Amino acid sequence: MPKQKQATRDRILDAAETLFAQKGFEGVSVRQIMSAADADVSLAYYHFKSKRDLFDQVMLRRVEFLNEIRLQALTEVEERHSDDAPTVEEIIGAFTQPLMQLLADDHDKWSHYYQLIAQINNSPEQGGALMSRYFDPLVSRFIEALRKALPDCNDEDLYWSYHFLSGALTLTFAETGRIDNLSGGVCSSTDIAAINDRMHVFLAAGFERLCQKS
Amino acid sequence: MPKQKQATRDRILDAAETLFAQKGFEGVSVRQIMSAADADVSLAYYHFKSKRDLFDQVMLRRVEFLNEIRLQALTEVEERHSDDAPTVEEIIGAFTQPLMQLLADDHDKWSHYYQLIAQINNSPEQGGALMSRYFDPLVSRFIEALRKALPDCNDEDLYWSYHFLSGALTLTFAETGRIDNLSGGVCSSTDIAAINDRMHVFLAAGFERLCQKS
DNA sequence: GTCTATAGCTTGATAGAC
DNA sequence: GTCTATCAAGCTATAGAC
Repeated sequence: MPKQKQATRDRILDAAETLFAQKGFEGVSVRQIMSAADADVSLAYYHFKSKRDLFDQVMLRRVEFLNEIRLQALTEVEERHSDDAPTVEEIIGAFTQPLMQLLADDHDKWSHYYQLIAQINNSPEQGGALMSRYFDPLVSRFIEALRKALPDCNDEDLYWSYHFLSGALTLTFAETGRIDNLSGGVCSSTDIAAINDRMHVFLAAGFERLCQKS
Repeated sequence: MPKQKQATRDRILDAAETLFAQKGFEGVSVRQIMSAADADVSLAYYHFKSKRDLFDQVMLRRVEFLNEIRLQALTEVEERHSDDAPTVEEIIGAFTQPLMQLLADDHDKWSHYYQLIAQINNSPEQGGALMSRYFDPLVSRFIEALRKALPDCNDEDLYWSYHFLSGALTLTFAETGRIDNLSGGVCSSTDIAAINDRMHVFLAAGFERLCQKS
């Protein structure tokens, strides 16, 4: 039966997720991954077509689930406003809050995936194509909602605003420890409550000022 | 004389900068770099101690020059306000405008370095240490100026605001093409004028709203 | 300063026994 | 499904002739 098979496959995916997040795709060998997963090297090629395929499966496992609950969060916000339009802050909250909730619930399960996303988003070679493939349908739905909340905003301002949001969001979830150094310990990269209090406020202000100018 | 030596060394640095930016440190071999530089592999180890040392020299060549002109831009803004404090937007402009000016003047000389910074900033393993080493002295000066422009702001809000700025800034300069896809061609990753019109506006609004709440 | 040659190791991937 | 064994290629780095 595929019981042990599934267990091994998941152990490989977990080990790969952690190591890809820490060292990047090229920075890790299949041998290192399989050693961390406590399984033989050849099993990687039984369960996956190639190293690249393993990487793809690591991503897809999380992306589908995440996009679904984020879409659901947006729908709930919209249903709460059947007659008027939701505020910018509420829409951005629906985009970012589910990510933060998962991180708060099980940090070690999600932090490596978020770190991977941060690296992909900032990769000049494949960043554009991969991020679009994973997220553009979801993001287009959010842009649509924001367009209704900011009826005087032109599309160029709207897309650039989302782009700035994307950079701030993915760096925040990369948990690099930079803010710990810079602030001399006043702030911590892993302080989810601190982020939760601030990120949507900062970003909503950016959207509103940029879009009211247009 | 060290004339040809310098020329070869610079060709190696140029080739390394381009390839590291495109594929990451681990994604490129010394052989590939030296082939692009049209020089023998062994010359890499004559001019540099190791692959890692080559990477460090690629970074330092740009960082020192850049930090100096950005500090100068801040000083100029402060001197223009001998009695009152500069605005948040002016301070952020001094931080980002020099980068944009260089990119506008000679895109191919600077774009690869900016792409490298984006990847380093978002690297969970070394991002914190490297970014702090390269930029914390400069950034601390800017934080100081922002603290004067936002006298009621507490430090935690200030550092988190800078962190959001950092993510938006480095992703913007990574030129991944994502915004081209998402916007269906309405926006372009390499449209410096569009960025110049918007980024400081968006970010200043974030600083001001987050810091007036505290 | 620049070359040839090579050491010593790791890589992604596969064939075939069980 | 999981193992042993192995391949061909690529890797960083160095020694030594010129």
